[in-house]
Amino acid sequence: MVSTKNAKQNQLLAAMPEAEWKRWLPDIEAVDLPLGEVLYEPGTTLSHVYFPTTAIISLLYVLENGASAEIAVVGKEGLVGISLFMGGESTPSRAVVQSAGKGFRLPAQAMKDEFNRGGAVLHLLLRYTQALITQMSQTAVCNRHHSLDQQLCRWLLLSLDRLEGSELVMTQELISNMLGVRREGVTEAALQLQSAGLIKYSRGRISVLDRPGIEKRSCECYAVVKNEYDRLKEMPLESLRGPV
Amino acid sequence: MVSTKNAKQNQLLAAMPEAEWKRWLPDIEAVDLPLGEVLYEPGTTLSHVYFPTTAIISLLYVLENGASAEIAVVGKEGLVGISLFMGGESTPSRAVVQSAGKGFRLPAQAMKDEFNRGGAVLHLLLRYTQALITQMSQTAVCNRHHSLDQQLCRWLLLSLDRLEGSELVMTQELISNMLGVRREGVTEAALQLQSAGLIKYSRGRISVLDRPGIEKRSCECYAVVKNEYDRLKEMPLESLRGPV
DNA sequence: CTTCTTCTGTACGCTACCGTACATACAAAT
DNA sequence: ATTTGTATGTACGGTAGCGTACAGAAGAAG
Repeated sequence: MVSTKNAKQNQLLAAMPEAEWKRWLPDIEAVDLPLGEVLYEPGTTLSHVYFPTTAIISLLYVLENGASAEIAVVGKEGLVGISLFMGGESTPSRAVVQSAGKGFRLPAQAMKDEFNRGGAVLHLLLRYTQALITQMSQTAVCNRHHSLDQQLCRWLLLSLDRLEGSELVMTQELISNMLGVRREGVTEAALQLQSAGLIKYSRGRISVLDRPGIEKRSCECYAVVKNEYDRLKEMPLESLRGPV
Repeated sequence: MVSTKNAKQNQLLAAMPEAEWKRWLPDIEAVDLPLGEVLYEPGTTLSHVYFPTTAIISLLYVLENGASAEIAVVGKEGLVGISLFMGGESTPSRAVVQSAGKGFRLPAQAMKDEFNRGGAVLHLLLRYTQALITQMSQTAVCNRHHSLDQQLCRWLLLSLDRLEGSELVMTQELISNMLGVRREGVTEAALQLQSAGLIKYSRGRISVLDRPGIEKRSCECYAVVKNEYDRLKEMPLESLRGPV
């Protein structure tokens, strides 16, 4: 049997009640998630849901003309593949590994079965989904109103929260794809951050030197999303049941 | 007892199985939704969920600096207040009546109770929620990559689909708030559409004269969202159960 | 009919970002 | 050490949309 001892690095798996967790054990499987791996394409039915532990997954849209934009990012706090239990089977988005690492996965049917039991897992997943919705919404507003510099900071912070340490492996080219902007724009913004002493980078490795400084330059969107994730994480799981 | 005979103009209510519908009847209530009415504010707990019939509701975010942007629009195809059954109780967004009309509402607790029964209603609502997520995501990408003209067309089409007839009551000022752009920008775009013979408007009344023409000028985002709504609407409700 | 308010049109300089093109620099491979 | 490929830096004209200011036009109110 494959080791699942790191599985609880994923916060959703960690939050699962023991009974449910035991039911999953036979089906759950550790996976390596190398940079660039595609977990699903638009319109395809998923075979598994993924629970990242050290990896980060980008949910992104690709337009007809090839332009793209990230709509949300998923790390150890969440899962990839909500459309499975939301009932749509597929979505028009694309899930790509943005930062290599590890994770766990569960076959689609096992996920659906557990979800349909209607217990704590259902509420846990839906609450996470709501947090994800917040992230997507905030991304929409951010795309409309904030500058590239602010968005880069927001993006760095979201990534940082999902990693150990303060270094990310990521070229400016890739960042530009996520943000949906020109690579040169990222270069300029990154140069400014570097000369302000906030980050240091070279050839695809970015070290964040002064996180509070980055937070100051970021737009409010980072904080809004973070607070909402935290709020939902801390809500008691029973709340949906209402006053008996 | 208040008449609920028009309630099934709302497509979610119409799609409900008869048994569930009968359980709701005592609690459901017709409401008038005048232009500008706020159904919920960021962070507040909802007392009801709303099922619009002839009204249109905008979900929008307001930033610290007062700038705003619409992240989704809800009409007779959906409901307002997903955070109630998603388990978060509140969201950071705001729901405002964008086009006056009627709808129905159900007290929060009745909604939760029914949802927790775990039957067809749960799946119906989650599937709708997934469609809503698609709309939000597509808005995010659209805000990033498409021109004001394209977005105005997309917005007109989304509104048109949720109304009877081809006229909408809406000042350019309000449209600019929804799109998160300058009012003058909307004026210019609208002028172009008018001189191309696609629309006609004056002082807050817009008539769409040539819908196919508008569709041609719209970005792909309208079609993507529409197709996804249609796809999800037509999926059998049982699908989530999987092969027995 | 006149006044007031709201809605729409026009103008103009400004800025952030785009598209394109090319130059430099680092690192791995031979 | 040289080559090759990838990552980053620079430059420059173009443009969509912004901020601001104000003017006309259509209804509403008196």
